[in-house]
Amino acid sequence: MLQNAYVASNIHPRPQAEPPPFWLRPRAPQLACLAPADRMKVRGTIYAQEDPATFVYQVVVGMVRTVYVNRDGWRVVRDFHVPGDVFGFENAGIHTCSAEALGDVHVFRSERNSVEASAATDQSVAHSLWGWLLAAGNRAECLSLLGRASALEKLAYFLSDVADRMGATRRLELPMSRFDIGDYLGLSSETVSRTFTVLRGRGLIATEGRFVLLLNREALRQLGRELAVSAFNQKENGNAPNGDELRGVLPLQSRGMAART
Amino acid sequence: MLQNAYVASNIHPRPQAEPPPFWLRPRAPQLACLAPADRMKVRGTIYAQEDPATFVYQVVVGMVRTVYVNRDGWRVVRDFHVPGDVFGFENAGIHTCSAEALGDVHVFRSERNSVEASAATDQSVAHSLWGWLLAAGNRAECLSLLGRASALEKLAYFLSDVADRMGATRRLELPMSRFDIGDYLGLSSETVSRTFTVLRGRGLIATEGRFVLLLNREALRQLGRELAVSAFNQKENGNAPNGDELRGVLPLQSRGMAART
DNA sequence: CGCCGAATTGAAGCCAATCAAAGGGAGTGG
DNA sequence: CCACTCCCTTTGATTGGCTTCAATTCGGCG
Repeated sequence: MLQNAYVASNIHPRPQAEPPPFWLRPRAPQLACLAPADRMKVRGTIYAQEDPATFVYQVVVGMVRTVYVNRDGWRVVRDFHVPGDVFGFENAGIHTCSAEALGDVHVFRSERNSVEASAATDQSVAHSLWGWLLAAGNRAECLSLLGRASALEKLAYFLSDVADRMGATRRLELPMSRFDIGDYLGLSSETVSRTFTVLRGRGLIATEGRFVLLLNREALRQLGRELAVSAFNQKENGNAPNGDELRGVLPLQSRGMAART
Repeated sequence: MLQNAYVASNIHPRPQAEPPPFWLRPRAPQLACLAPADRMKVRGTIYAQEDPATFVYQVVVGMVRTVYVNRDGWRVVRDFHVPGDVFGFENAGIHTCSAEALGDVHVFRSERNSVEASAATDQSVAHSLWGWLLAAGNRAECLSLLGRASALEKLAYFLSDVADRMGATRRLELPMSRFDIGDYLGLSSETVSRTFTVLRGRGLIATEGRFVLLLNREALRQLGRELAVSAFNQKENGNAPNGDELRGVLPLQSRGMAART
């Protein structure tokens, strides 16, 4: 089976701050266990867009944003990577986006060639690779669904998602700016700011500088829940109607939201 | 190297109508060459959402849409698959979306287990798998960028993309409805229709029933070009500014469009 | 204290969704 | 052969949400 092959991978307990540590979460085997890797501290740009894709990275401490800027100067934040996430894999010889550390970040760095060579001989490494690729694909699919959502849903999903991936239950650090969040969600920074205000006004969150207090985690999750692909939350499997039966009959902007001002 | 490993795969010439045949395009080794496969003709639903993911498919003739319907009844067309495309791969045991043939479709069908087993022993099969997964991930990334675009850009990108993948140069068949296109691009069917009218009025396309004549392929591509990730069109590699320098300074909706009514 | 960038709040404009209705095209039955 | 239905498509009018432009406040730092 492909889907959980990477769960039972090598475990190397290591002291760290955030609960739970990333190696206790699924989908996060340590890169250092799969190929020769350097542990290093980085600041600022890790690699630039269109640099040769020589290395593959895994976040150990901190957060990394990947940014894509197209020829017209249009900026998109592709993703925010938290401890355990692997980034830098490309299907071409060059990086399609730059990677930039948000503050001080510790990463594992491996040569891409050695990872691929290792995957060619060691099947567990290959399975880890598949897991990462499929996970990245699914994350991208989720993000593509974000395009249909309202600002409130987008931000609620963002906060829930980051909190889940960081393993944060109540207090969440957001080291990125409102511009970053906007460029990630496809919103203007003003709308992000306004939406924070709405969530604050509804008592779902509180803000303390760059920290966010999640006052009502469940309500946040509900607001953003529709954006998660079912593969991610397979707890409940409702009936699945044929696609044709629902073709276009449902509004895109108001699909049963809890409350819209 | 990972990126082109799947290009030099087994070639089985076979008579077909559309130029160029898919086996002459990169990224499309025949599934039948990688694992035991049945060639079959299908109509209607190929598999339903949440069905067990037993088989993997490759389109031979025709077009297949994959549809995701979430618990609230919200419909999303994930993708339209053209000859050569592989679909049905999941990272879970069940399908996250249904697959439905648009008219009469011929497919190769292989058991997922046998493909995975084949990949475990044959490295070229594994490379084909990687190529498909990375390509699917990149396609999803492209779609996530679609969320930021205007209706005109979305439709222009859609037409260019489908034409490229179909290998069509001037006359393009669109077997799906306006609702399907809308649910794919995150637009209402009315907006899709209106946008077709705009493109027609600008002389970029003409429509003949379910066929579209691409009168100005280059202008279409330019309208939708910003949505393509650079990995896909590496012909020209412009300068890549740092992400911070451009942080949020550029408008999201009007990034240098040719003309906006 | 004063500078500068980020964050917030306000006001106005625009694009796409929504509601509504009319115009085709295919298939069926009289 | 025509009438009829059904569904898709197209077009119009209105509404709403987000962007944009603009002004103000907040927070860090020399």
